[in-house]
Formats: sequence, structure tokens, C-alpha cells
Amino acid sequence: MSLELELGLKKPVTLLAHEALLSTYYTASNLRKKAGQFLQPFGLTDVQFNLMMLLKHQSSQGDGLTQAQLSSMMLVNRANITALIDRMERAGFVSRTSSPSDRRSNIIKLTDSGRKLLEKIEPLYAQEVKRIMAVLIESEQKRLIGMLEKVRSNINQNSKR
Amino acid sequence: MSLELELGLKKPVTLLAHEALLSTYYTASNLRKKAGQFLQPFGLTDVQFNLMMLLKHQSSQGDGLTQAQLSSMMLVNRANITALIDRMERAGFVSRTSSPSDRRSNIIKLTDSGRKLLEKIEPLYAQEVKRIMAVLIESEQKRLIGMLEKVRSNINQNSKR
DNA sequence: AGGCAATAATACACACATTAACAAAATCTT
DNA sequence: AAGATTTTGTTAATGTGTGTATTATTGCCT
Repeated sequence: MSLELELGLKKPVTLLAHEALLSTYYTASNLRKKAGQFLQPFGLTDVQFNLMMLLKHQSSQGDGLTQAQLSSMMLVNRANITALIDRMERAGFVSRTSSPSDRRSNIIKLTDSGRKLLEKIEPLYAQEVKRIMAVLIESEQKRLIGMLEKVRSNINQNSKR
Repeated sequence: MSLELELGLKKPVTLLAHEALLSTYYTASNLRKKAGQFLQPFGLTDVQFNLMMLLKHQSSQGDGLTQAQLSSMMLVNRANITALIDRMERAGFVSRTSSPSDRRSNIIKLTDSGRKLLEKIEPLYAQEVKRIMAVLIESEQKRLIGMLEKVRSNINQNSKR
């Protein structure tokens, strides 16, 4: 089903490049909504789940990550992380301790209950991701990743120079 | 540049399907940020610009659109549109009048100054979109659109049945 | 006609994103 | 060593997204 039909547009999008952009945009939006619905029964948002995945898979033997590292890996501003960790700490998913080696930094770690919850969700999540992406065969998924990578690389090149 | 490097990950994403999902997600996020920066000097957000584009191109001879139509075309909850239109009305970009044929509905139209602003921005925006997407040739853009369409169509099919 | 269900907009509580400004700590430079 | 710069986290103001509940209106149905 085309974007035009999905959104109930009366007229097609005229510029192909714009349709490609809107496709990316709306697909991501749909994916996020789906993830949100999937995670809601577990008391998590998609953002919180992503953060927990980073804590589990991107820190060496549960050493945790700093808020700055998290903001870089999540592609969001540092300022976001403060309130996000506040909420997740309150919910008991993560702990925040000051770094002994750099007193500016906080070390964020999964709590035991956070890790337990994550490990319950992870296989179900992976299964659902695989199901959704299975409409594309492996080579197509790679091509998609490659094309999107090219687009990203071109976003912040200025037209001048 | 791979997602792994862009985000500063210490370890690669292991599941290909997940990498495809994250690629889509982060590309959309980058595109939105870029659009936001591009539109900021004009006093618009990307969401407001999109809404104005819909009002211009998706309504028959400036008849306007209802808030329900806008929410469908923007793939957002109806509840969003209320405050969004509040802000845009306050800024003088759009007008909100009650529909004579259905007193539940509001008709949203571009104001003269809103239309003038949009027409100034539109060619610059189109140029930038074309520049960004020009890393993909036409056939690739079509393939991208097609693949994302397949993904979207699969999001809301349940695994059971 | 009279009642019931669907639809449109709104309000509220909450989550998450941005930028800008700030304090504290670390690091660089001379 | 001292001063300047950068980095880290926080706060505040603002915009956008969700879900849920409420009100007003319309349309359907017997």
C-alpha cells in the first residue's frame, strides 16, 4: 500500500526524493509506535528499552556507561538523558553512581531487576523484529542498510564546498 | 560510515534485522533534525512545515482540511493537532474556523502570510531534499520506497493467524 | 421519533525531543 | 602553576508524541 493511500492523501507526492524522505520518516514512526505498543505491557517505552539494550550489550562486563556515552549512542542531546535516567532510576531499572575516576560523570548500570526484565523481553523483541523485517530477504536488508547509510552520510554535507 | 561508528558503539549490532530497523530509525531522526535546523531561521518546525505543505497541496483550491484529516495525513493522534494548530494560529500561519456543514469539525486554512512564507521556503526545501537524496539514483530511490513500503505493510500483521 | 453508536475536537497526564544557560570538574596551554 | 578551554550533567522553556476521558454533534436503526 502506497504512502498516498496509507495517509489518505488526495494527491500523490510529486517529488520522488521527497517521497523517499517521507517513506523513511513514516516507516520509522510506525516502527516506533509498534515498539511502544509491544513494550507497554512490560512497563517500558521504546526509548527505555533501547537504553537498557545499550547498557547490556555495549558495556564491558556490566561496567555501565556514562550519560554522555548513552547520549552519543542514542543520538540525543545530553540534556535528555538526565530526566530519562531519573524516570528509569525511579522505576528501579537502572542505578546512577558518580564515577570515582571522573567526578563530572555518572555511571549508569542495569539493576538486577532491570537485567532480569530485559532478558525476559529480549528474545520476544528479537523475534518480532525478525518477523517484521522478514518481508525483506537478507540481501535486501543489507541493501536497505547501505542506502540509508549513504543518505545519512549526505545529510550533513553542505551544498556549498 | 556504519551505524556502529556513527553512534560510537563498542560492539556491532548482531542481528541484521535489528540493524535494518535501527538504520531506519536513526536515518529518520537525522532527517528530522536536519529539517528542524533548516526551518528554524524561518520560525517553523518540521512538523509545522509538513502541516502547511499538506494544507497547500492536499486541499482542493485552498478549501482547507479538517483537524481529523490532518491527523490522518500526518499519522499522529488527533489530540496532537489541537495544540499544534493553537500554536500555528497564534503565530499567524493558519486560521481555524468551524465547519458550517458539520459543527463538530474545524476547517484549517493557510493564512495569506502563511502561504507567502511557505512559497518562499518550498523551493529551497525541495532543493535540499533533492541534494540529500541525490546519493541514490532514481531507481534506488524507488527501490528504497518499495522496501520501506513492504516493511510498513508487515508491521501490523500479527504473527498469529 | 428516539435512542445508540460513531466521529470531531479538546483536556489532562505523561514521555521524550530540542536549545540555551549554568556550575563543577578535568584538561590543555603557556 | 595559573588561566583558559572543554566536557559532564543539570535545569528551564518549548514543541511534539502517546493514551485516556469528556463533550458536542452527527448519523444509523429499529
